[in-house]
Amino acid sequence: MEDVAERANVSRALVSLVINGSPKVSEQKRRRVLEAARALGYRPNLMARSLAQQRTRIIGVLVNDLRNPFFAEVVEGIETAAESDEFGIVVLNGRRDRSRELSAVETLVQLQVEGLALVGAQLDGGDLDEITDIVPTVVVASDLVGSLDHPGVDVIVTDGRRGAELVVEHLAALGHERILHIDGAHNASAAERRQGYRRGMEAAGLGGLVDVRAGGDDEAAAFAVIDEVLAEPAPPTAVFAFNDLLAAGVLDRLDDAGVSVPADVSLVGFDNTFIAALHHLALTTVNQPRLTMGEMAVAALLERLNGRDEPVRHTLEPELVVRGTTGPPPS
Amino acid sequence: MEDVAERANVSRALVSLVINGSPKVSEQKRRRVLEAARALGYRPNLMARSLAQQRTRIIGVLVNDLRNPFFAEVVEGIETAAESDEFGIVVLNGRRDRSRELSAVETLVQLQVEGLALVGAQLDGGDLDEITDIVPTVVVASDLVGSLDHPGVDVIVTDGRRGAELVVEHLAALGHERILHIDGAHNASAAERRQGYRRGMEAAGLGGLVDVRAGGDDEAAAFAVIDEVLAEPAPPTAVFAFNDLLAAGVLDRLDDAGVSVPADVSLVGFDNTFIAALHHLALTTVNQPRLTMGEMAVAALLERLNGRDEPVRHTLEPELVVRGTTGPPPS
DNA sequence: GCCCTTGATTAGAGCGCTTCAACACTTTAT
DNA sequence: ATAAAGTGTTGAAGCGCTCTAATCAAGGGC
Repeated sequence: MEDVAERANVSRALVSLVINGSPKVSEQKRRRVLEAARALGYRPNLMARSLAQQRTRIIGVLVNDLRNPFFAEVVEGIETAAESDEFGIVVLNGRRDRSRELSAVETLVQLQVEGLALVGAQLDGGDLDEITDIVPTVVVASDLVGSLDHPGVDVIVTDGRRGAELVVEHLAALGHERILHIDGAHNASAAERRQGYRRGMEAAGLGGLVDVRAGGDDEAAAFAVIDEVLAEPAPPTAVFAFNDLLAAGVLDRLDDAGVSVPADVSLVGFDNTFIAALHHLALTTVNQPRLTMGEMAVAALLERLNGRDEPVRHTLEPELVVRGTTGPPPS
Repeated sequence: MEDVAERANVSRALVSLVINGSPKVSEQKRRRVLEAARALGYRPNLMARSLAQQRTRIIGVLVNDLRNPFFAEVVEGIETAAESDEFGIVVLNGRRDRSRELSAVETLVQLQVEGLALVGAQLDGGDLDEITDIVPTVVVASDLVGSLDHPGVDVIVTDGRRGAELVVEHLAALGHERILHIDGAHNASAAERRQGYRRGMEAAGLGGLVDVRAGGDDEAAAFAVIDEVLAEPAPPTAVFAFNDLLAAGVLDRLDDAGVSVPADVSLVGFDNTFIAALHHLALTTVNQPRLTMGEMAVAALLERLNGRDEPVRHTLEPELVVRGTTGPPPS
């Protein structure tokens, strides 16, 4: 910057003004400075700028698992929204590991991000205690334990309970009774969907047939469970999997076992990722409005930055998307 | 930091030493400082630290499209490797838009990243001219035009030409002759694969039947092409798609049209993403060792940081993965 | 011709940290 | 006892920028 100033015969301060597009710079000097900057290949140092300015215009994003297209799309929503508000984002990948998540949050805070979006995070409310009064925080697509009573945390979720109920209603209406739920294990949204499943079963008068088994959040997690239930005397006629990835795993394993879907077993996923839409899977699933969720997350953070104090909680409506993996049970 | 120093009755300098784990601090003061830091909830300011230290320990990653699981996995490879070398990464998403890529690179440079990994970038060599002598750069999973003669750029690729040849060989061996290639349009790896396809066709004595049509890099791009070729008098008996996502789109569209795979038409993708492995798709494809690519990218950057001067170019071997979408042509 | 305003420019302090050289204090060798 | 070497600690400069308040030049009004 010094060099640019010298070459343009102006002060450092003026260079700064030009770089930041201040209106009170004469056209002549502006030109001189810009030209000098170009000639020297000058690039402002963002670190120094943030330090001096005491703001970074960066939103930190912690994402549960980048490989899951669902999360990737939520992040895209966040990015789009942030961009239009002249914020940048920094994405850190928790890779489903809670301790990694914890250290990622720490890194983001130290990076002085102005807002924190936790996408599908597995942290619990306690982990956020100190964080939330340092930086506005929004939890997206997962309902952290304890985030309810955190006045510093906003929440953007799709109603997982309702989503699960929709699934069970759909299956029950088709005539299914033995409906198995393979859950998301420790995943942050798992509890809610389990609960919805249970309520749905009870509402359908199938309370006695509730069957929840531990799954996970990717294809592999499904294999053991499917092997297990197929060996039992009365296997389920329908399976509701925690998410699309898991459902794809279920589908694979059923295939291996020669069980046909939906003739023998119906299958439902969750998230409505592009995978579910592939015709060869044609997975019945529950849609979550990802892009909207991302946008709302950014909106919530900006409101906080503008002084809002009370927590906000947006619960979006899930939508059942019926495709080809559900049908009446075998007679 | 000032406050911590005061509370612990030491100088700011000593606090710094403690925070950075310097060995030459007495156990007693170290404890005092750490306790004061905890009590005050002190968090070092990464920006200030980087500024003072003149290094960031950050590797900037520009990725073509986060929604494509292939890229997401390369990024995970990079992250893992970076982590073990005590580097952090900052991921920016180009979203398949070249101008966005350009500005993302600019942002990363201004962020003072110590290395730049361009994953599947669509930039061309010219865009990198100034960049490469500021920061070590490695191009991963795409062969930028002109990166060959850039002494400042390392390249980590899977041999796309060879990969495409493998595909054609496989299809030709099955007896296919009218083999269509739907390419990746402007995608950076597209040219190479096109070339491999052509050479493969010629080597198989099918030079006269070369047929390349413009595709893209996701499912949607396939639809128009498939509609088009199916309307022609002699549609292909095999389709080689630029990548798995595109292949999935082809599969969908063929399905819609009542064309069965592989009985009527064989189909091959590229990348071997988890999508290809789903039994219901069981897509024959070409594997690229993503994690390895990510690791090699980081290794290349670190070597540069340690003074290597000559460019390095690693070409990994692709591997044909035969699954269920390829078979002999209809008689 | 003088004072005031307006607009353009700049000096300099400060952002939160690191690091080097200097300093005080011990310990060991002489 | 004294010099030399080693430990632990600190003052202060500096990283590259921003921004406030001060300075300067040029008109405008009287």
